[in-house]
Parts: sequence; structure tokens; C-alpha cells
Amino acid sequence: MFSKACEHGIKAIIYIATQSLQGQRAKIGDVAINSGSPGAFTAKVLGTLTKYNIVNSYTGPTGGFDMSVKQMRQIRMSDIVKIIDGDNIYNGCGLGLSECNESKPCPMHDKFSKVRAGIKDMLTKTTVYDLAKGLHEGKTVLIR
Amino acid sequence: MFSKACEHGIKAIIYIATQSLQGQRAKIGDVAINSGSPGAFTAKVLGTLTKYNIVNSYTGPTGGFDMSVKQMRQIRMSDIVKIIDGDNIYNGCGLGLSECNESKPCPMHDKFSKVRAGIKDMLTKTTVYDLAKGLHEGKTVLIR
DNA sequence: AATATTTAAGATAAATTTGTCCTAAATAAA
DNA sequence: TTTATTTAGGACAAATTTATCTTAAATATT
Ligand code: FES
Ligand code: FES
Repeated sequence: MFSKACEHGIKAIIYIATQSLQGQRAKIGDVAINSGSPGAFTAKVLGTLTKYNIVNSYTGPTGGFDMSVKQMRQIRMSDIVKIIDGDNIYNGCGLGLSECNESKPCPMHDKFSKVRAGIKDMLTKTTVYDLAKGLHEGKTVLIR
Repeated sequence: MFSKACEHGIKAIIYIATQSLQGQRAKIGDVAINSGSPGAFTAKVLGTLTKYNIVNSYTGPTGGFDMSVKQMRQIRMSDIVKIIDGDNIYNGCGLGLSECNESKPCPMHDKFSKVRAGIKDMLTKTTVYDLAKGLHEGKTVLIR
């Protein structure tokens, strides 16, 4: 469904958000440990997300990553997925044809496009805050 | 969503099915041309599908691939996807945790598992015949 | 100012996926 | 029986994704 880069990115963001809810910045080492992802690889993904103002980064001692509550509430999962994986998941053809075209559909189009719309809807209606809350309350986990 | 191998396999199967509906066996060269996929790569995928009795193969002149109408009606898209891509798409965690676990869910579990069920449902309820019919009637295409 | 800590970013490496090529085996037809 | 045609299958190659390593830049603290 999502690339590894995207999975690591999402987990990292959710972890950073929960730390921010506690007034703490998260260092990349902490992020890696607490989200179960490879540090250097996740750092690159976070670099990209920083560029798009999904998350904030600070260098030097006391540095790390954080998010404001405003960011958590405004940023949707669909934003993150689009930045990392592109929008093929929202618009791409299920059978890999060069584009999805309503008027000249592939054999799976009718059924696939409904599922695809469901994915988009789900990601668009879910904010970082929504997911961070569950983790913060101990109802969900990032590692298994 | 699906791997390239799976996309090529599905397109190949649908093409072979339409040819079978016309009493014709399809050679791998024809399959490649008419499904817009790399011949040698698709041949390997068809080799696997032949092993699982999704499709039938015949060597020698007049050889090629075909499917019986019974096969087309019994075989579901979910069968093909499972053979080629495994069952991660049906059971895997959306955030890549080692397994999806209801009682210790990842932050996306509740929303993701619904979407995932929708995909499984769609693939399980769609047979090869369903898709081959649309292509046979000229309502859908395999190449763009 | 010097030092220690942290992210930024490019180079490199490993792993996986995608794709090609070549030879063998099967088989229909001449 | 010989020949031509087709799939089977292993080796190989290319491309992409995933992951690591190293150095530079930023910055807080001493
Ligand atoms: S054309 Fe394939 S999903 Fe729309
Ligand atoms: S635990 Fe992640 S989807 Fe179920």
C-alpha cells in the first residue's frame, strides 16, 4: 500500500507529535527507537517533510523535531502520503495503465476506483492529531 | 497497490480469457503485445499461475495459454493477487508493523482495516469472467 | 571563542523488484 | 524421424527502493 519510506515517515510524525504534546522535541535517535524505523533513512524522510512544513526541525544541542498543535490538526495523512509517495495512490490506474481514464477504462476501473476513493477519503479525513491522540493515550502502538 | 508482476499477470489472464472465449489459445508474444506488458517477465508470472491451475499452458506449435469458462467463473481476482503478491494486502499492517493485531493496534488500524476489508471484498467478489466480459465486449481496454 | 550536539545532505551500499537472454523440453506437423 | 514452434526455467542484468556512512552546517552551552 505505502512505501517503506512513507510508513517510516508516518510513524515518525506520529511519534514526534505525541512528544510535542508533552512539550518535548524529539531527536532522530529517539524517533528511530520509538517508532521502530532505521534512523538515517527516517532522517531523510523527515528532511523532506520539514521542507514541506509538515514538521519543524532545529539543529544544535536541544535541537530535534517538533510540531505545533495547529500543525497536527491541519495536516492530514493524505498530505504526508502525497509528499512521500506521490499521488498515484489517489489517481493511478489499478492495472498500471499510463493513466486512469473514465471514458476508456481498464477492466478493473469501476470496482477499483471505488476502493481508491475510499482510501483517499480515509486519508483526507484523518489528521496527525487524530492518530497522535490514540498513541498518546496508550491505545495504540508504533512497534511490534 | 499491486506489484508490476501482479499487474502484468492480471492483464495477461484477462487477455487470455477473452481469447479463450473466442476459442483461441494465446501465445506469450500475443499476450505481451495485447496486454502491453514485457513478454519474458509476463511469461514467468504465467508460469507461476499455470502451476496453480489458474491458466493452462501447452508447448509446441498450436500451443499457448488458455482458460476454460469454468476456470474463468471460479477464479477470483483475490486468488491471483494472493498467488503473486502474497496476502499482505489482505492481512498486513498499514504502517508495516510485523503483524496487524486488533488488541494492540497501530494508530491507523481502525481506519485502515476498514479500507483493507473493502479491497479484499472487491477482489473476492470479482471473477476473471467478470473482467474478461467487459474487455470482450469492447467496453474496457488493456493498453493506454 | 571553543566545544559538543544535532540536523542537512550527498555518496555509497545492500536488497528487492523488474526485466532480458539463452538453452532445454515438449509437441504438432511435415 | 526431422523440423519448426512454443512454453519452462535458470542465469544474468538493469532499475528502483531501502538503508548506511560520512562530512558539513547550525547552534546552544561552557
Ligand atoms: S483505468 Fe484502470 S483504474 Fe481507471
Ligand atoms: S495494526 Fe496496523 S493496520 Fe492493524
